[in-house]
Amino acid sequence: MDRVTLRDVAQAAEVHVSTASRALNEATRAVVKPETVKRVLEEAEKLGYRPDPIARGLRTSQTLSIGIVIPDLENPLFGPIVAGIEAGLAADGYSVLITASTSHREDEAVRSLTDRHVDGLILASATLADPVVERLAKSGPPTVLVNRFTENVDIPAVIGDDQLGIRLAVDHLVEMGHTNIGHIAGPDQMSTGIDRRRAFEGLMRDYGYRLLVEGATGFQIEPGATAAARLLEREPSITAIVAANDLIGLGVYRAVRSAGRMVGSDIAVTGYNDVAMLDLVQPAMTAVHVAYRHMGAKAAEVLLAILRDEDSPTTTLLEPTLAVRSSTQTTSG
Amino acid sequence: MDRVTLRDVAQAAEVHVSTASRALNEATRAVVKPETVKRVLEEAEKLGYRPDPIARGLRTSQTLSIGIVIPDLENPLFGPIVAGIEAGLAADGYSVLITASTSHREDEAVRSLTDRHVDGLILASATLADPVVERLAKSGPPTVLVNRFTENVDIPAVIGDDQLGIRLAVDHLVEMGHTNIGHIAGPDQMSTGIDRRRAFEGLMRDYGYRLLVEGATGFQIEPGATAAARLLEREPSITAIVAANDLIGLGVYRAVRSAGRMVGSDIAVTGYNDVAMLDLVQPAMTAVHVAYRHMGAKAAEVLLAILRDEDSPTTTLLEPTLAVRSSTQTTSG
DNA sequence: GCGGCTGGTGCAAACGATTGTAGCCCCTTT
DNA sequence: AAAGGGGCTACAATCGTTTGCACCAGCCGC
Repeated sequence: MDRVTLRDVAQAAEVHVSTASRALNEATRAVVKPETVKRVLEEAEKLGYRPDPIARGLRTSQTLSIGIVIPDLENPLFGPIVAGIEAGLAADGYSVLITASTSHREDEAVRSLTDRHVDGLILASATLADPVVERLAKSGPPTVLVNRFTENVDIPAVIGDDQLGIRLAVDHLVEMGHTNIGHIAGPDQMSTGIDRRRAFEGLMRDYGYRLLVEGATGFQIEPGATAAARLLEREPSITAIVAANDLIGLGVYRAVRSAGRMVGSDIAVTGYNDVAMLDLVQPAMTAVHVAYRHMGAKAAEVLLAILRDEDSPTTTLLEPTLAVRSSTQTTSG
Repeated sequence: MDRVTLRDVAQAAEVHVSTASRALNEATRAVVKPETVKRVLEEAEKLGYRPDPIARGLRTSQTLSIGIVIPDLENPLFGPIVAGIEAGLAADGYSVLITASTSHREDEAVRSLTDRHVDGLILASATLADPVVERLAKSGPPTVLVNRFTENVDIPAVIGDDQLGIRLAVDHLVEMGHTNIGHIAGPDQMSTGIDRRRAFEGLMRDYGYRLLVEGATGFQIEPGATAAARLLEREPSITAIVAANDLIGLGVYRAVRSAGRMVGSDIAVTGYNDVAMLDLVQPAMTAVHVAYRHMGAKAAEVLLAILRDEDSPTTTLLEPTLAVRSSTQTTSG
């Protein structure tokens, strides 16, 4: 089953390959006689012709493929993001080249993609000050950041509204009567870390509450637990903790228990992201819910708009919601 | 920053492009004078030359890319699998083209990949009787199945040893004194459904226990819960349930509670796969643990072996382990 | 009746690499 | 001294498309 080439179609339709090419091509179809177009299309259909993206790419330097860089594919966050991107692009015929910046360094990941002439790039791996992103902004294919963004760079980003998200969590806790509210922040190198921290700080100022913050060295359970332990020791009067993400929140659970106190009744805890099964841990964790699949789809949409030369917003903020569960209810545990 | 082409290197080194090509190419390097090789390599280095995979692919019809088809990227199973594949291939310079067979049909997903001349294919989407896989076996690029396999087809597969996995679960339950053991099976269309069911049936025969099985219509919580409810009503004497996967197991949790009984003390439950956070649900679920990242890496390895023309096993069975947790301990809940 | 325009098609040169073959030079051998 | 051969390099075709340009016939207008 050898590949059917444009030449085959042209021969079958008894025209020159250039004519066949024009007939097949939406944009140039107008210049060839309708009758000829019909004949070519029929033969192409009959033979099952499918244009070779490689050959076309060589000539046009467009590959109908876009590259995406994910920092850590094992993180359950990124599955839905990739799914959203893939679905958003598939409709327009784009394929997805994926690289994880764990197996390469980020710049190698990007280079391996640009080497392959991707038409666009979606990065989920951006850090706050990211030389790779800066270079891409100057020269490189159209790029969209997703989930995280980079400061002082003119590249569109599709991210969650962290300020709103933190406000949802804090307001909920305040409503439940808490005034000594702590925050376990994520790493400062990522916008999701620093933005949530700043949002929290701003709200505490507004409410006139004391600022009780500890930074975790990573967005995982372990760092969350140690940071929370520090905070709980330093400020035993705390009654609620806003965690920078779900895993840190689970770390907080652990620290709270180590301190001989109870999650929910003694100390309310909120997570962020609302990953799967967070409603099944004990107690079910209240969390800011981010629609990651939608975020991916939106990023695809923005990138497609750029590729079509439409203008598009430089930043898209997605509104999170709050999933209230028992970790912030005083009732039982 | 225009692309540095082979011609640029050739000019700089004052040789013909064909000579430059041979000098750059490991395999053909021998035929060109060492001194010339040195000069070409130096210029290539200096100019930052990177061969264009597109152009090379057109000529050699090898693209150094492999395609992977995932049924559902949002399923937390597949993140680690993809991560493993990606890491395994990256070392050899291969890139990963990923498509989800949710946005296309499976055959479209495969076709979009073969159109792009992928050198190989890894399918996580195979069903027991899968026409797409059968077609691929006859004519198509080298293909490896991962996680699931297709019957009566000569394509290597890297899968977990479901028979061993189920045995680990059942033996553990028997050891704990259970004799009335039920099974909630997954869909029969997938090898992971039918194989676990058959393994379970075989063990019950061997032990001489009664066969208590209900099939769930899907690998999710809902179908698991309804199937488990049926089983519990039909056979109230049951004291343990082996679920075909974790989510079905969580469905079993729900059904057990709806029946007014307790998971762990009244009814022991085991899951399968051991997804993240399964140790944090209440009670922590005993589960057969499958190393999905390793499975992905192994699939990559097998595919690379085929691409290098080494012979490779037709089926690779990965040994699961059992993570024992409180859902099978009678002690507390 | 001739020049020019226009609609339709073919020609050929790209895109950037790989690779079979031809050719050159120089050395060896008879 | 001529022929042969080995080492090295250049030439040119090729992969499948796209696309600027030339070409040609027919038609219109003057």
